[in-house]
Amino acid sequence: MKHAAAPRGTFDVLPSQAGRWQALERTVDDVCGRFGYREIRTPVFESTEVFVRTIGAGTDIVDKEMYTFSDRAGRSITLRPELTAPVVRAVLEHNLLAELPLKLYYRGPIFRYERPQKGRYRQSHQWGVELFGVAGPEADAEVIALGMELVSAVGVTDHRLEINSMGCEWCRTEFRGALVAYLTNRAQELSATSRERLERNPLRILDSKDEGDRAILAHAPTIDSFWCETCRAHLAAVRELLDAMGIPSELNTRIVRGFDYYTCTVFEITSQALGAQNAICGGGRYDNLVKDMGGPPTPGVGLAMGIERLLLLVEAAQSTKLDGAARVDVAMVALEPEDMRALVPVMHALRRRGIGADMDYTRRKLEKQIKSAAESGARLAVIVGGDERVAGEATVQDLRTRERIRVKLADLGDAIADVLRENERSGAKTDGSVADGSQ
RNA sequence: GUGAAUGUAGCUCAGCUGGUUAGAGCGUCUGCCUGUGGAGCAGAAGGCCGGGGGUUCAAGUCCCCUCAUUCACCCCA
Repeated sequence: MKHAAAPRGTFDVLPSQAGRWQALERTVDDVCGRFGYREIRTPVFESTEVFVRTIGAGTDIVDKEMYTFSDRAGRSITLRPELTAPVVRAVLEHNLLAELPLKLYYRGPIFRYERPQKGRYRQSHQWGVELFGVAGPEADAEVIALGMELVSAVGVTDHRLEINSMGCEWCRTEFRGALVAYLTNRAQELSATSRERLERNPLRILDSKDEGDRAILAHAPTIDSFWCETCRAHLAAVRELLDAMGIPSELNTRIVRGFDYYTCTVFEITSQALGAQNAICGGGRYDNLVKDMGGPPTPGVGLAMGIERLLLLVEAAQSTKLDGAARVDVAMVALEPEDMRALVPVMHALRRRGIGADMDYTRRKLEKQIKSAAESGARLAVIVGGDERVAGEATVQDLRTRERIRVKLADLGDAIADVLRENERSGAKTDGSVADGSQ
């Protein structure tokens, strides 16, 4: 292979797949819009400290997964490994917290230096939302409902919602103390990584997949017996609201998110169809983050969803929700170079009035042109050759019914618009509907 | 960062224990067919066998290194 290849863990979205990406992006815009969220776009890189101070030293992401480098002026720059911290940075920089509540969504690439595997890449893409300024359980419930709505909007069904509360500063501290005390007694039996974590980030041990660890954890104290009344009531209220919206949730006291900034509510949407990386969405409440980043104390809730993983599920579910429609409606077919010259301005006029049209500039043979036109999904062919040329007309052929009519070149635009409208009425209800609520 | 499997035509893959000029199916192109899509028939193009080094009279095949892919661990979306 003489050519360069895409760097490890990255990939090209080829034209055959790009339609699904576009459709998914439209669905995100549509669903977020319906929930009252507005888009925010932030740079793909930030000052390194934006992530270190929020995600937390001691997390894997900060310790070993960041793409960090010095720019030419010696500033430490990091390609964003997530988007919550950048969004908070932007919100503070531009004083967006002046009017609360603030509801934002985003989508775009993130970067993590990890070994690639199914559903995991070095450049991957996420979309997500952040809701600032609402301390009550309605905020948590709305964010979760939005995530669940998007998943079902793309036709995925085999997924579940798991929820937990990591407690507030007080009950979490108590729980951490009890957990550390329990684990310290059995430190010798813990796996090496868990033993190391005992000092740096003990809550993460709850996530361990090591069999020995799990056996020990089976009898470890769990967070739910340490929740203070406020935290317990908050989680209960969130789940009741979800219930009322018809969204079932399962309590999983093992959920510990990978970032330090979460407080109280944390949740994941998971699916078995994803292999080992079973989470498509994760999120939670971060009531201290804004303050910790230098802003006014402001509660917040958010979520992030992995686009590649979501697309994997769309495929696994054989959902057609993201299948795009044909690109062009009309194929221009010219037999001789002079016919091509005559058709170019006609095609341009069609395009300008909003009709998708394309011409095969290279293929000579009529049958080849008709064939590839039909395969491309075009509905009509406009054919000009010997007969039509002398008559100043074109043959307009319906590529499905094979019916042909002759039309004066001058009337072509109107005639085609008519036929397409007709076509729309009769055979429109195909499966290609993208975002149902887009209008 | 650790482990395992895999890299041969645009795609999916054969190529047995090393042995002439590297194979199939699909796809592409051409013709049969002065102006109509399917199917058929005939033909053609397309390969530094991922890259580098080594062993050998001889390497797609064996050994080492490297790059990449896939899956798993770790962790996460």
